[in-house]
Amino acid sequence: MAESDLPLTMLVQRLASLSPLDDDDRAALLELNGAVRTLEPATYLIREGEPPRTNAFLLSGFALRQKLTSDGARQIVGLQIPGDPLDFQLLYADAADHNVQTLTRAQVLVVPRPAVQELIETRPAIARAIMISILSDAAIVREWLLNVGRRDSRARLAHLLCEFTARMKAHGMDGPAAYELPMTQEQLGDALGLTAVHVNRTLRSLEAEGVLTRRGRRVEFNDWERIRRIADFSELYLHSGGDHAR
Amino acid sequence: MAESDLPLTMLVQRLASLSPLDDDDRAALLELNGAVRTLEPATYLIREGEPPRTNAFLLSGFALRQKLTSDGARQIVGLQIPGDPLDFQLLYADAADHNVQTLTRAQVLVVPRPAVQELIETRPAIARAIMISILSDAAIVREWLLNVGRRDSRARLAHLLCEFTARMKAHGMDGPAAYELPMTQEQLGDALGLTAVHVNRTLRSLEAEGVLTRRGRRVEFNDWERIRRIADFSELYLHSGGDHAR
DNA sequence: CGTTTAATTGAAAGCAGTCAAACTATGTGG
DNA sequence: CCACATAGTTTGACTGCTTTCAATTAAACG
Repeated sequence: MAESDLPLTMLVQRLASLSPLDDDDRAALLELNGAVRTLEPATYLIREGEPPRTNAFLLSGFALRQKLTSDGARQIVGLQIPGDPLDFQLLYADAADHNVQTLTRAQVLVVPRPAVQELIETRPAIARAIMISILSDAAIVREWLLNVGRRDSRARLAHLLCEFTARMKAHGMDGPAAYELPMTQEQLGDALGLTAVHVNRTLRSLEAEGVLTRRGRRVEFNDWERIRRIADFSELYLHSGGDHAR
Repeated sequence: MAESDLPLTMLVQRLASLSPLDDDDRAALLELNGAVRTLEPATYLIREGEPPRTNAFLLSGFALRQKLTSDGARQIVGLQIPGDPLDFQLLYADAADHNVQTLTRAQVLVVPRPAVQELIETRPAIARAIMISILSDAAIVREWLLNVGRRDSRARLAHLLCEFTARMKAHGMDGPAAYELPMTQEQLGDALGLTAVHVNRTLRSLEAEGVLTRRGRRVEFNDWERIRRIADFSELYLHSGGDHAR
Protein backbone atom coordinates (compact mmCIF):
# COMPACT_ATOMS: atom_id res chain seq x y z
CA MET A 1 0.00 0.00 0.00
CA ALA A 2 1.47 3.28 -1.10
CA GLU A 3 2.42 6.11 1.20
CA SER A 4 -0.40 8.18 -0.24
CA ASP A 5 -2.97 5.79 1.14
CA LEU A 6 -2.36 6.86 4.71
CA PRO A 7 -4.72 9.82 4.48
CA LEU A 8 -7.48 7.59 3.19
CA THR A 9 -6.81 5.22 6.04
CA MET A 10 -7.40 8.08 8.43
CA LEU A 11 -10.75 8.70 6.75
CA VAL A 12 -11.68 5.04 6.99
CA GLN A 13 -10.85 4.92 10.67
CA ARG A 14 -12.87 8.01 11.43
CA LEU A 15 -15.95 6.72 9.65
CA ALA A 16 -15.57 3.26 11.11
CA SER A 17 -15.43 4.77 14.58
CA LEU A 18 -18.90 6.21 13.96
CA SER A 19 -20.53 3.11 12.54
CA PRO A 20 -19.19 -0.36 11.68
CA LEU A 21 -17.77 -0.80 8.18
CA ASP A 22 -17.04 -4.15 6.62
CA ASP A 23 -14.05 -4.92 4.41
CA ASP A 24 -15.89 -4.03 1.20
CA ASP A 25 -16.87 -0.67 2.62
CA ARG A 26 -13.31 0.01 3.64
CA ALA A 27 -11.97 -1.06 0.27
CA ALA A 28 -14.43 1.21 -1.50
CA LEU A 29 -13.24 4.14 0.58
CA LEU A 30 -9.60 3.33 -0.05
CA GLU A 31 -10.25 3.35 -3.77
CA LEU A 32 -11.26 6.98 -3.63
CA ASN A 33 -9.11 9.29 -5.65
CA GLY A 34 -7.88 11.61 -2.95
CA ALA A 35 -5.41 14.48 -3.15
CA VAL A 36 -3.57 15.91 -0.17
CA ARG A 37 -3.13 19.66 -0.05
CA THR A 38 -1.40 21.92 2.41
CA LEU A 39 -3.17 25.16 3.23
CA GLU A 40 -1.90 28.32 4.91
CA PRO A 41 -3.71 29.72 7.96
CA ALA A 42 -6.92 31.59 7.18
CA THR A 43 -7.41 29.95 3.79
CA TYR A 44 -11.03 29.65 2.73
CA LEU A 45 -12.22 26.19 1.78
CA ILE A 46 -15.83 27.21 1.27
CA ARG A 47 -17.43 30.62 0.97
CA GLU A 48 -20.99 31.43 1.92
CA GLY A 49 -23.26 31.68 -1.08
CA GLU A 50 -20.99 29.73 -3.37
CA PRO A 51 -21.70 26.20 -4.56
CA PRO A 52 -19.55 23.70 -2.67
CA ARG A 53 -17.01 22.25 -5.05
CA THR A 54 -14.72 20.26 -2.81
CA ASN A 55 -15.21 17.45 -0.38
CA ALA A 56 -12.40 17.62 2.10
CA PHE A 57 -11.22 16.04 5.33
CA LEU A 58 -8.87 17.65 7.80
CA LEU A 59 -5.71 15.60 8.15
CA SER A 60 -3.78 17.98 10.37
CA GLY A 61 -4.30 21.43 11.78
CA PHE A 62 -7.57 23.12 12.68
CA ALA A 63 -10.43 24.74 10.80
CA LEU A 64 -13.54 26.71 11.66
CA ARG A 65 -16.99 27.43 10.30
CA GLN A 66 -18.23 31.00 10.48
CA LYS A 67 -21.09 33.23 9.50
CA LEU A 68 -21.20 37.01 9.29
CA THR A 69 -23.93 39.54 9.92
CA SER A 70 -24.35 42.24 7.30
CA ASP A 71 -22.51 44.72 9.50
CA GLY A 72 -19.49 42.47 9.75
CA ALA A 73 -19.92 40.82 13.13
CA ARG A 74 -18.64 37.27 13.03
CA GLN A 75 -19.95 34.15 14.71
CA ILE A 76 -17.93 30.98 14.63
CA VAL A 77 -20.43 28.13 14.34
CA GLY A 78 -18.06 25.22 14.42
CA LEU A 79 -14.53 24.16 15.15
CA GLN A 80 -12.93 21.23 13.34
CA ILE A 81 -10.05 19.13 14.59
CA PRO A 82 -7.80 16.71 12.71
CA GLY A 83 -9.78 13.87 11.21
CA ASP A 84 -13.01 15.86 10.90
CA PRO A 85 -14.89 15.90 7.61
CA LEU A 86 -15.32 19.46 6.40
CA ASP A 87 -17.98 19.26 3.74
CA PHE A 88 -20.61 16.80 4.84
CA GLN A 89 -22.65 19.74 6.11
CA LEU A 90 -22.95 20.93 2.53
CA LEU A 91 -23.23 17.57 0.82
CA TYR A 92 -26.44 18.42 -1.02
CA ALA A 93 -26.45 22.18 -0.79
CA ASP A 94 -26.33 24.24 -3.95
CA ALA A 95 -25.05 27.23 -2.01
CA ALA A 96 -23.06 27.24 1.21
CA ASP A 97 -24.80 28.84 4.19
CA HIS A 98 -21.51 29.47 5.97
CA ASN A 99 -17.76 29.86 5.42
CA VAL A 100 -15.18 27.23 6.19
CA GLN A 101 -11.67 28.44 6.82
CA THR A 102 -8.42 27.04 8.12
CA LEU A 103 -7.42 28.26 11.54
CA THR A 104 -3.83 27.08 11.41
CA ARG A 105 -1.68 25.74 8.65
CA ALA A 106 -3.46 22.55 7.72
CA GLN A 107 -3.39 19.52 5.50
CA VAL A 108 -6.60 18.40 3.88
CA LEU A 109 -7.54 15.36 1.90
CA VAL A 110 -9.66 16.39 -1.06
CA VAL A 111 -11.94 13.78 -2.55
CA PRO A 112 -14.18 14.10 -5.64
CA ARG A 113 -17.64 15.20 -4.61
CA PRO A 114 -19.53 12.86 -6.97
CA ALA A 115 -17.53 9.89 -5.74
CA VAL A 116 -18.68 10.48 -2.19
CA GLN A 117 -22.28 10.86 -3.26
CA GLU A 118 -22.02 7.64 -5.19
CA LEU A 119 -20.63 5.80 -2.18
CA ILE A 120 -23.58 7.03 -0.18
CA GLU A 121 -25.99 5.62 -2.74
CA THR A 122 -24.31 2.29 -3.12
CA ARG A 123 -22.99 1.53 0.35
CA PRO A 124 -25.55 1.91 3.14
CA ALA A 125 -22.98 1.42 5.89
CA ILE A 126 -20.95 4.34 4.60
CA ALA A 127 -24.08 6.43 4.20
CA ARG A 128 -24.93 5.62 7.78
CA ALA A 129 -21.51 6.60 9.09
CA ILE A 130 -21.69 9.88 7.21
CA MET A 131 -25.15 10.57 8.53
CA ILE A 132 -23.97 9.92 12.07
CA SER A 133 -21.12 12.34 11.51
CA ILE A 134 -23.57 14.98 10.33
CA LEU A 135 -25.91 14.39 13.26
CA SER A 136 -23.03 14.54 15.68
CA ASP A 137 -21.98 17.93 14.34
CA ALA A 138 -25.55 19.14 14.60
CA ALA A 139 -25.68 18.11 18.26
CA ILE A 140 -22.56 20.16 18.90
CA VAL A 141 -24.08 23.26 17.32
CA ARG A 142 -27.16 22.87 19.50
CA GLU A 143 -24.96 22.71 22.59
CA TRP A 144 -23.15 25.85 21.41
CA LEU A 145 -26.49 27.58 21.05
CA LEU A 146 -27.34 26.69 24.64
CA ASN A 147 -23.89 27.83 25.65
CA VAL A 148 -24.12 31.22 23.96
CA GLY A 149 -27.76 31.77 24.76
CA ARG A 150 -27.89 30.77 28.40
CA ARG A 151 -24.48 30.64 30.05
CA ASP A 152 -22.46 33.57 31.36
CA SER A 153 -19.02 34.35 29.99
CA ARG A 154 -17.27 32.27 32.62
CA ALA A 155 -19.20 29.07 32.01
CA ARG A 156 -19.26 29.75 28.30
CA LEU A 157 -15.51 29.93 27.97
CA ALA A 158 -14.95 27.00 30.29
CA HIS A 159 -17.43 24.97 28.27
CA LEU A 160 -15.60 25.59 25.02
CA LEU A 161 -12.34 24.53 26.64
CA CYS A 162 -13.93 21.38 27.99
CA GLU A 163 -15.47 20.45 24.68
CA PHE A 164 -12.22 21.01 22.86
CA THR A 165 -10.33 18.85 25.31
CA ALA A 166 -12.95 16.12 25.22
CA ARG A 167 -12.99 16.00 21.43
CA MET A 168 -9.21 15.96 21.18
CA LYS A 169 -8.99 13.19 23.71
CA ALA A 170 -11.75 11.21 22.03
CA HIS A 171 -9.58 11.06 18.93
CA GLY A 172 -6.41 10.23 20.75
CA MET A 173 -4.79 13.63 20.58
CA ASP A 174 -2.96 15.52 23.25
CA GLY A 175 -2.35 14.85 26.89
CA PRO A 176 -4.89 14.47 29.63
CA ALA A 177 -5.23 18.05 30.79
CA ALA A 178 -3.20 20.35 28.60
CA TYR A 179 -3.31 21.41 24.99
CA GLU A 180 -2.29 24.16 22.66
CA LEU A 181 -5.28 26.36 21.98
CA PRO A 182 -5.19 27.08 18.27
CA MET A 183 -7.19 30.31 18.49
CA THR A 184 -6.58 33.94 19.31
CA GLN A 185 -8.70 35.55 21.98
CA GLU A 186 -10.58 37.37 19.27
CA GLN A 187 -11.48 34.06 17.66
CA LEU A 188 -12.52 32.67 21.02
CA GLY A 189 -14.78 35.69 21.37
CA ASP A 190 -16.29 35.07 17.96
CA ALA A 191 -17.03 31.50 18.93
CA LEU A 192 -18.61 32.52 22.22
CA GLY A 193 -20.53 35.62 21.24
CA LEU A 194 -18.17 37.75 23.35
CA THR A 195 -15.59 40.44 22.63
CA ALA A 196 -11.89 39.69 22.65
CA VAL A 197 -11.46 42.05 25.59
CA HIS A 198 -13.97 40.19 27.67
CA VAL A 199 -12.49 36.84 26.74
CA ASN A 200 -9.18 38.11 28.01
CA ARG A 201 -10.64 39.23 31.31
CA THR A 202 -12.54 35.97 31.75
CA LEU A 203 -9.48 33.91 30.94
CA ARG A 204 -7.37 35.85 33.39
CA SER A 205 -10.01 35.59 36.04
CA LEU A 206 -10.14 31.81 35.66
CA GLU A 207 -6.37 31.79 35.83
CA ALA A 208 -6.33 33.97 38.93
CA GLU A 209 -8.69 31.56 40.65
CA GLY A 210 -6.34 28.70 39.89
CA VAL A 211 -8.76 26.87 37.64
CA LEU A 212 -6.28 26.84 34.81
CA THR A 213 -2.69 27.70 34.00
CA ARG A 214 -1.51 29.31 30.78
CA ARG A 215 1.83 29.48 29.04
CA GLY A 216 1.33 31.35 25.80
CA ARG A 217 -1.62 29.59 24.21
CA ARG A 218 -1.04 26.42 26.08
CA VAL A 219 -3.83 25.88 28.57
CA GLU A 220 -3.69 23.43 31.40
CA PHE A 221 -6.51 22.49 33.75
CA ASN A 222 -5.45 22.06 37.31
CA ASP A 223 -8.60 20.21 38.21
CA TRP A 224 -10.76 18.68 35.50
CA GLU A 225 -13.75 18.19 37.77
CA ARG A 226 -13.65 21.80 38.82
CA ILE A 227 -13.61 23.30 35.35
CA ARG A 228 -16.20 20.80 34.28
CA ARG A 229 -18.47 22.03 37.05
CA ILE A 230 -17.86 25.65 36.15
CA ALA A 231 -18.62 24.87 32.53
CA ASP A 232 -21.72 22.83 33.30
CA PHE A 233 -20.16 20.35 30.89
CA SER A 234 -21.64 16.97 30.16
CA GLU A 235 -20.27 14.81 27.37
CA LEU A 236 -23.65 13.37 26.47
CA TYR A 237 -24.06 15.49 23.35
CA LEU A 238 -20.74 14.38 21.92
CA HIS A 239 -21.84 10.77 21.53
CA SER A 240 -24.89 11.27 19.42
CA GLY A 241 -24.08 8.40 17.15
CA GLY A 242 -23.75 5.49 19.51
CA ASP A 243 -20.51 4.08 20.80
CA HIS A 244 -18.96 1.96 18.15
CA ALA A 245 -15.29 1.28 17.69
CA ARG A 246 -12.20 2.85 19.14
CA MET B 1 -57.14 5.05 -0.69
CA ALA B 2 -58.30 5.16 2.88
CA GLU B 3 -58.74 8.30 4.91
CA SER B 4 -55.82 7.29 7.10
CA ASP B 5 -53.44 7.57 4.19
CA LEU B 6 -53.66 11.33 4.10
CA PRO B 7 -51.02 11.79 6.81
CA LEU B 8 -48.60 9.60 4.91
CA THR B 9 -49.32 11.63 1.80
CA MET B 10 -48.24 14.72 3.70
CA LEU B 11 -44.99 12.97 4.58
CA VAL B 12 -44.44 11.97 0.96
CA GLN B 13 -44.98 15.49 -0.25
CA ARG B 14 -42.62 16.95 2.29
CA LEU B 15 -39.82 14.55 1.40
CA ALA B 16 -40.46 14.90 -2.32
CA SER B 17 -40.14 18.67 -1.96
CA LEU B 18 -36.62 18.16 -0.67
CA SER B 19 -35.44 15.69 -3.27
CA PRO B 20 -37.19 13.97 -6.18
CA LEU B 21 -38.90 10.67 -5.39
CA ASP B 22 -40.11 8.23 -8.02
CA ASP B 23 -43.31 6.21 -7.83
CA ASP B 24 -41.65 3.27 -6.12
CA ASP B 25 -40.21 5.54 -3.44
CA ARG B 26 -43.60 7.10 -2.86
CA ALA B 27 -45.28 3.71 -2.71
CA ALA B 28 -42.74 2.48 -0.19
CA LEU B 29 -43.46 5.46 2.02
CA LEU B 30 -47.21 4.99 1.73
CA GLU B 31 -46.85 1.41 2.88
CA LEU B 32 -45.45 2.55 6.18
CA ASN B 33 -47.48 1.58 9.17
CA GLY B 34 -48.26 4.99 10.61
CA ALA B 35 -50.45 5.93 13.56
CA VAL B 36 -51.88 9.38 14.12
CA ARG B 37 -51.91 10.69 17.66
CA THR B 38 -53.19 13.91 19.12
CA LEU B 39 -51.05 15.50 21.82
CA GLU B 40 -51.84 18.18 24.36
CA PRO B 41 -49.68 21.32 24.58
CA ALA B 42 -46.34 20.82 26.37
CA THR B 43 -46.31 17.06 25.86
CA TYR B 44 -42.82 15.60 25.64
CA LEU B 45 -42.06 13.49 22.59
CA ILE B 46 -38.41 12.96 23.44
CA ARG B 47 -36.49 13.57 26.63
CA GLU B 48 -32.81 14.35 26.85
CA GLY B 49 -30.76 11.35 27.86
CA GLU B 50 -33.39 8.80 26.89
CA PRO B 51 -33.14 6.52 23.89
CA PRO B 52 -35.41 7.77 21.09
CA ARG B 53 -38.26 5.33 20.66
CA THR B 54 -40.55 7.07 18.23
CA ASN B 55 -40.19 8.45 14.76
CA ALA B 56 -42.77 11.15 14.37
CA PHE B 57 -43.86 13.84 11.93
CA LEU B 58 -45.82 16.91 12.86
CA LEU B 59 -49.14 16.94 11.03
CA SER B 60 -50.64 19.98 12.71
CA GLY B 61 -49.65 22.32 15.50
CA PHE B 62 -46.18 23.35 16.58
CA ALA B 63 -43.31 21.78 18.50
CA LEU B 64 -39.96 22.88 19.85
CA ARG B 65 -36.56 21.46 20.69
CA GLN B 66 -34.96 22.60 23.93
CA LYS B 67 -31.97 22.07 26.13
CA LEU B 68 -31.46 23.02 29.77
CA THR B 69 -28.45 24.10 31.76
CA SER B 70 -27.95 22.43 35.11
CA ASP B 71 -29.34 25.46 36.89
CA GLY B 72 -32.54 25.32 34.92
CA ALA B 73 -32.05 27.96 32.25
CA ARG B 74 -33.69 26.89 29.03
CA GLN B 75 -32.59 27.38 25.45
CA ILE B 76 -34.94 26.55 22.62
CA VAL B 77 -32.77 25.14 19.85
CA GLY B 78 -35.41 24.55 17.22
CA LEU B 79 -38.97 25.28 16.26
CA GLN B 80 -41.00 22.84 14.19
CA ILE B 81 -43.98 23.67 12.02
CA PRO B 82 -46.61 21.37 10.48
CA GLY B 83 -45.05 18.87 8.12
CA ASP B 84 -41.69 18.86 9.86
CA PRO B 85 -40.05 15.57 10.80
CA LEU B 86 -39.36 15.48 14.53
CA ASP B 87 -36.94 12.62 14.96
CA PHE B 88 -34.51 12.63 12.10
CA GLN B 89 -32.08 14.52 14.33
CA LEU B 90 -31.92 11.47 16.56
CA LEU B 91 -32.12 8.78 13.91
CA TYR B 92 -29.00 6.98 15.05
CA ALA B 93 -28.58 8.36 18.55
CA ASP B 94 -28.72 6.03 21.49
CA ALA B 95 -29.53 8.92 23.81
CA ALA B 96 -31.26 12.16 22.94
CA ASP B 97 -29.14 15.28 23.38
CA HIS B 98 -32.21 17.52 23.68
CA ASN B 99 -35.92 17.50 24.50
CA VAL B 100 -38.70 17.68 21.95
CA GLN B 101 -42.00 19.02 23.17
CA THR B 102 -45.28 20.15 21.66
CA LEU B 103 -45.86 23.87 21.81
CA THR B 104 -49.55 23.75 21.00
CA ARG B 105 -52.04 20.94 20.77
CA ALA B 106 -50.68 18.91 17.90
CA GLN B 107 -51.24 15.87 15.75
CA VAL B 108 -48.30 13.67 14.96
CA LEU B 109 -47.84 10.76 12.64
CA VAL B 110 -45.86 8.05 14.40
CA VAL B 111 -43.98 5.59 12.22
CA PRO B 112 -41.98 2.55 13.35
CA ARG B 113 -38.35 3.49 13.80
CA PRO B 114 -36.88 0.35 12.21
CA ALA B 115 -39.09 0.80 9.14
CA VAL B 116 -37.62 4.23 8.49
CA GLN B 117 -34.08 2.96 8.93
CA GLU B 118 -34.82 0.15 6.52
CA LEU B 119 -36.16 2.58 3.92
CA ILE B 120 -32.96 4.56 4.24
CA GLU B 121 -30.90 1.46 3.54
CA THR B 122 -32.95 0.25 0.61
CA ARG B 123 -34.09 3.42 -1.11
CA PRO B 124 -31.30 5.92 -1.81
CA ALA B 125 -33.69 8.63 -2.96
CA ILE B 126 -35.50 8.54 0.37
CA ALA B 127 -32.21 8.48 2.23
CA ARG B 128 -31.17 11.52 0.28
CA ALA B 129 -34.38 13.41 1.05
CA ILE B 130 -33.99 12.64 4.74
CA MET B 131 -30.37 13.74 4.70
CA ILE B 132 -31.33 17.00 3.07
CA SER B 133 -33.96 17.52 5.74
CA ILE B 134 -31.35 16.95 8.42
CA LEU B 135 -28.87 19.31 6.77
CA SER B 136 -31.52 21.95 6.36
CA ASP B 137 -32.31 21.83 10.08
CA ALA B 138 -28.61 22.07 10.87
CA ALA B 139 -28.32 25.21 8.73
CA ILE B 140 -31.16 26.77 10.71
CA VAL B 141 -29.46 26.07 14.02
CA ARG B 142 -26.27 27.71 12.71
CA GLU B 143 -28.23 30.80 11.77
CA TRP B 144 -29.79 30.83 15.24
CA LEU B 145 -26.32 30.68 16.74
CA LEU B 146 -25.30 33.71 14.70
CA ASN B 147 -28.52 35.38 15.72
CA VAL B 148 -28.09 34.80 19.43
CA GLY B 149 -24.34 35.35 19.43
CA ARG B 150 -24.05 38.47 17.32
CA ARG B 151 -27.31 40.36 16.91
CA ASP B 152 -28.91 42.72 19.43
CA SER B 153 -32.34 42.01 20.85
CA ARG B 154 -34.10 44.03 18.17
CA ALA B 155 -32.56 42.26 15.20
CA ARG B 156 -32.70 38.96 17.01
CA LEU B 157 -36.43 39.08 17.59
CA ALA B 158 -37.12 40.43 14.12
CA HIS B 159 -35.03 37.63 12.65
CA LEU B 160 -37.02 34.95 14.40
CA LEU B 161 -40.24 36.49 13.13
CA CYS B 162 -38.89 36.64 9.59
CA GLU B 163 -37.72 33.05 9.65
CA PHE B 164 -41.01 31.84 11.01
CA THR B 165 -42.92 33.68 8.33
CA ALA B 166 -40.63 32.47 5.59
CA ARG B 167 -40.89 28.87 6.67
CA MET B 168 -44.65 29.01 7.00
CA LYS B 169 -45.00 30.56 3.57
CA ALA B 170 -42.57 28.07 2.04
CA HIS B 171 -44.96 25.32 3.04
CA GLY B 172 -48.06 27.10 1.91
CA MET B 173 -49.34 28.17 5.31
CA ASP B 174 -50.74 31.49 6.38
CA GLY B 175 -51.09 34.80 4.61
CA PRO B 176 -48.39 37.00 3.20
CA ALA B 177 -47.66 39.18 6.19
CA ALA B 178 -49.59 37.99 9.22
CA TYR B 179 -49.63 34.90 11.36
CA GLU B 180 -50.53 33.66 14.77
CA LEU B 181 -47.40 33.38 16.84
CA PRO B 182 -47.69 30.10 18.73
CA MET B 183 -45.36 31.13 21.56
CA THR B 184 -45.52 33.07 24.78
CA GLN B 185 -43.05 35.87 25.29
CA GLU B 186 -41.20 33.68 27.74
CA GLN B 187 -40.78 31.03 25.05
CA LEU B 188 -39.64 33.67 22.60
CA GLY B 189 -37.05 34.71 25.16
CA ASP B 190 -35.88 31.12 25.56
CA ALA B 191 -35.44 30.87 21.81
CA LEU B 192 -33.53 34.12 21.62
CA GLY B 193 -31.36 33.97 24.71
CA LEU B 194 -33.30 36.87 26.25
CA THR B 195 -35.63 37.29 29.21
CA ALA B 196 -39.38 37.47 28.76
CA VAL B 197 -39.35 41.01 30.08
CA HIS B 198 -36.91 42.15 27.47
CA VAL B 199 -38.79 40.37 24.71
CA ASN B 200 -41.84 42.32 25.75
CA ARG B 201 -40.01 45.62 25.65
CA THR B 202 -38.45 44.85 22.31
CA LEU B 203 -41.75 43.76 20.83
CA ARG B 204 -43.46 46.91 22.05
CA SER B 205 -40.67 49.04 20.76
CA LEU B 206 -40.97 47.51 17.30
CA GLU B 207 -44.69 48.05 17.50
CA ALA B 208 -44.27 51.66 18.57
CA GLU B 209 -42.07 52.30 15.58
CA GLY B 210 -44.74 50.95 13.30
CA VAL B 211 -42.70 47.99 12.10
CA LEU B 212 -45.39 45.56 13.16
CA THR B 213 -48.92 45.43 14.50
CA ARG B 214 -50.16 43.00 17.12
CA ARG B 215 -53.59 41.73 18.12
CA GLY B 216 -53.12 39.21 20.86
CA ARG B 217 -50.49 36.86 19.50
CA ARG B 218 -51.27 37.69 15.93
CA VAL B 219 -48.38 39.61 14.41
CA GLU B 220 -48.58 41.56 11.20
CA PHE B 221 -45.70 43.19 9.37
CA ASN B 222 -46.52 46.54 7.91
CA ASP B 223 -43.51 46.50 5.65
CA TRP B 224 -41.75 43.22 4.91
CA GLU B 225 -38.66 44.90 3.49
CA ARG B 226 -38.29 47.03 6.57
CA ILE B 227 -38.44 44.21 9.10
CA ARG B 228 -36.22 42.15 6.87
CA ARG B 229 -33.65 44.92 7.00
CA ILE B 230 -33.94 45.26 10.76
CA ALA B 231 -33.54 41.50 11.12
CA ASP B 232 -30.62 41.28 8.71
CA PHE B 233 -32.60 38.42 7.25
CA SER B 234 -31.55 36.51 4.16
CA GLU B 235 -33.34 33.36 3.11
CA LEU B 236 -30.20 31.71 1.80
CA TYR B 237 -29.80 29.38 4.75
CA LEU B 238 -33.32 28.01 4.41
CA HIS B 239 -32.63 26.43 1.05
CA SER B 240 -29.72 24.28 1.97
CA GLY B 241 -31.00 21.31 0.04
CA GLY B 242 -31.40 22.63 -3.45
CA ASP B 243 -34.65 23.82 -4.98
CA HIS B 244 -36.63 20.80 -6.00
CA ALA B 245 -40.37 20.56 -6.29
CA ARG B 246 -43.16 22.94 -5.49
C1' DC C 1 -66.92 34.98 37.88
C1' DG C 2 -62.91 33.55 40.36
C1' DT C 3 -58.37 31.77 39.33
C1' DT C 4 -54.38 31.12 36.89
C1' DT C 5 -51.30 32.41 33.25
C1' DA C 6 -49.39 35.86 30.37
C1' DA C 7 -48.29 40.64 29.30
C1' DT C 8 -46.75 45.24 30.89
C1' DT C 9 -44.31 48.67 33.23
C1' DG C 10 -40.87 50.94 36.39
C1' DA C 11 -36.65 51.32 38.95
C1' DA C 12 -32.20 49.68 40.00
C1' DA C 13 -28.17 46.71 39.31
C1' DG C 14 -24.82 44.18 36.63
C1' DC C 15 -22.46 41.86 33.00
C1' DA C 16 -20.35 42.67 28.97
C1' DG C 17 -19.20 46.15 25.42
C1' DT C 18 -16.61 50.21 23.77
C1' DC C 19 -12.73 53.07 23.40
C1' DA C 20 -8.02 53.83 24.01
C1' DA C 21 -3.54 52.99 25.40
C1' DA C 22 0.35 50.17 26.85
C1' DC C 23 2.65 46.06 26.65
C1' DT C 24 4.37 41.62 24.65
C1' DA C 25 5.20 38.40 21.46
C1' DT C 26 6.44 37.12 16.81
C1' DG C 27 8.40 37.80 12.58
C1' DT C 28 11.13 40.31 8.94
C1' DG C 29 14.70 42.72 6.66
C1' DG C 30 19.03 44.89 7.01
C1' DC D 1 21.91 39.75 15.72
C1' DC D 2 19.50 44.02 16.17
C1' DA D 3 15.69 47.38 14.77
C1' DC D 4 11.46 47.84 13.29
C1' DA D 5 6.79 46.30 12.05
C1' DT D 6 2.80 43.75 12.94
C1' DA D 7 -0.39 40.96 15.41
C1' DG D 8 -2.04 39.67 19.74
C1' DT D 9 -2.64 40.42 24.78
C1' DT D 10 -3.57 43.13 28.76
C1' DT D 11 -5.48 46.94 31.46
C1' DG D 12 -8.36 50.96 32.81
C1' DA D 13 -12.28 53.99 32.65
C1' DC D 14 -16.70 54.56 31.10
C1' DT D 15 -21.04 53.38 28.78
C1' DG D 16 -25.06 50.74 27.86
C1' DC D 17 -27.91 46.81 26.82
C1' DT D 18 -30.17 43.43 29.25
C1' DT D 19 -31.35 41.43 33.56
C1' DT D 20 -33.45 41.39 37.99
C1' DC D 21 -36.98 42.31 41.15
C1' DA D 22 -41.51 43.71 42.00
C1' DA D 23 -45.91 45.24 41.14
C1' DT D 24 -49.85 45.95 38.08
C1' DT D 25 -52.87 45.00 34.30
C1' DA D 26 -54.88 42.03 30.86
C1' DA D 27 -56.24 37.74 29.01
C1' DA D 28 -57.43 32.88 29.12
C1' DC D 29 -59.72 29.20 31.28
C1' DG D 30 -62.77 26.08 33.94
